[in-house]
Amino acid sequence: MYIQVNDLVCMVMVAPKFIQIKQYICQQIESGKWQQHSKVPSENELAEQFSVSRMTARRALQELTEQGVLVRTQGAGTFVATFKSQSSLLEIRNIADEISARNHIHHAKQITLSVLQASEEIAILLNINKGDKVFYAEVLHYETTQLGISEAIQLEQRYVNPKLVPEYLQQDLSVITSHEYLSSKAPLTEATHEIEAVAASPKIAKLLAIFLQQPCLQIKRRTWSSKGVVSFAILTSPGDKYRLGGHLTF
Amino acid sequence: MYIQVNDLVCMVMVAPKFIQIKQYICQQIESGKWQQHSKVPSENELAEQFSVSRMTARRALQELTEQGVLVRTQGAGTFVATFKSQSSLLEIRNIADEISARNHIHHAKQITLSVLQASEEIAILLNINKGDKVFYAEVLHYETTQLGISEAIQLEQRYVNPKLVPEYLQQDLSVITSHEYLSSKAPLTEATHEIEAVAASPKIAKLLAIFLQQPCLQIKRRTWSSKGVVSFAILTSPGDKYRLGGHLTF
DNA sequence: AATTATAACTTGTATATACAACTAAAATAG
DNA sequence: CTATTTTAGTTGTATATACAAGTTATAATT
Repeated sequence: MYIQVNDLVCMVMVAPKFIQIKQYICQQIESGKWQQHSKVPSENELAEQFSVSRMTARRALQELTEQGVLVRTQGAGTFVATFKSQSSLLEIRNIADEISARNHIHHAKQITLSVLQASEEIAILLNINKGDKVFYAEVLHYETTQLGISEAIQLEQRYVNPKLVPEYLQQDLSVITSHEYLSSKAPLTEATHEIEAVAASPKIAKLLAIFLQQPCLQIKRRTWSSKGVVSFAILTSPGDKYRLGGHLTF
Repeated sequence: MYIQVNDLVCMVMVAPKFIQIKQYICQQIESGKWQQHSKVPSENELAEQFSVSRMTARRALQELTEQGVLVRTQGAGTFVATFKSQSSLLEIRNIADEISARNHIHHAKQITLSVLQASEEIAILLNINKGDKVFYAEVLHYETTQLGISEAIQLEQRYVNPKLVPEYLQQDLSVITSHEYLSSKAPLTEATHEIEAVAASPKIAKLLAIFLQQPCLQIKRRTWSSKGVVSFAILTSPGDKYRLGGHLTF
């Protein structure tokens, strides 16, 4: 029976040296001792200070640079980076994940699944020719609370490039979400999103069971695989029932 | 006069070896030769294949792991990571940046700047006590195209924690944006956002010069510095004039 | 047959070394 | 004083080596 480190519960865990150096540097910055743009010790200085080799000190500086904490320029030195204060990032998840993250139950109802001729707008968005056939699906997503209250939370209108996903029509989108299916068929490599507020059209109002002209959040999503644009989706949700939340450190 | 590498324009630029290995690995993955979860060559195998030392091969694998392309487990090996298909990130920028990124001109009009007593909701959001004084500002942001057409694009309603930014009242928010001022006074470390679609209230409709009940995008933003919650802002924009765009690779 | 131990392989940490490439300040030559 | 060269310091790339630590399949033992 071998003894593994994990078995020795009371063992004093010592962080690797390069981690210790990283922590030291972060402390200096967080405490304000090292201001933005100020020079931090060189690899050799850190190596001596911590009695490690230059390569170990280097690794600490390197990783903090990749994390955006430091900035390095060859020949000049290493400096504390400026904080990215201009932008933050908002996470956009698919509706099924969003709902299950709230411990609610998601289910979907397939309304339409058919073949259309691409309009000019759709053709451009999918990078195909006008008049080419495209797959078009409409799916209603419902959220059911644990109390059993169920409401329509999102209408998905999706155009799919048939060249990249030929079997899309055979799917039952009440069972598998488009996102799941497309991900499995053509690994998504990229996506763009646009978010705007729109007033509910008669069709949307009817499907989502809301009043006409009620404000809705509309997300337009284009997804790419390595072979091209896979699909273009318009996701419309009632403004009072759906909300995008984001939290990220600068 | 020294000759520097940069001077030799016609010099054949050779990428460092670890970069070449990274590129090779990425190619294999992008072309589909190496599928998700499949094992990639070990450090030693790559080292032999490219006639480099193990440390060099290691660096390629290491950096791709940090970038999320590969996954490594000690003792087992290195594997192609699953694509993060569940979430994407949307960048939220402040309105002034957004407008100037479109090569349009931003200007702001300060409508209100005063002291209020914190309501219960505001007190909770700013992490202060109900009834404590808070600074409250209303600022209208205008976008002017290069043709000289100007329209109100966002109403900013902002509550500021006076303990962290005592001189906020002395500012002229037509000149400096709240974001600029707050960033300079208390470096922002973190922010949360919520986005929803709302119908224009009479007040909002009047200020933004839109119709009552018109759909608007509303962003609620809370910003932190290291000392606590700095401010809570409600940013309301007409749905047809403002749009959030995001683009990020998975 | 099931368990245990071994061995082979993998990644992780750390060091020592060498040289290349770049920067900025000091020394030098005009 | 100015322009140039040198020099010292810094980061970047690359190698060779050693051992630690975790995984997995195989071999040995019970």
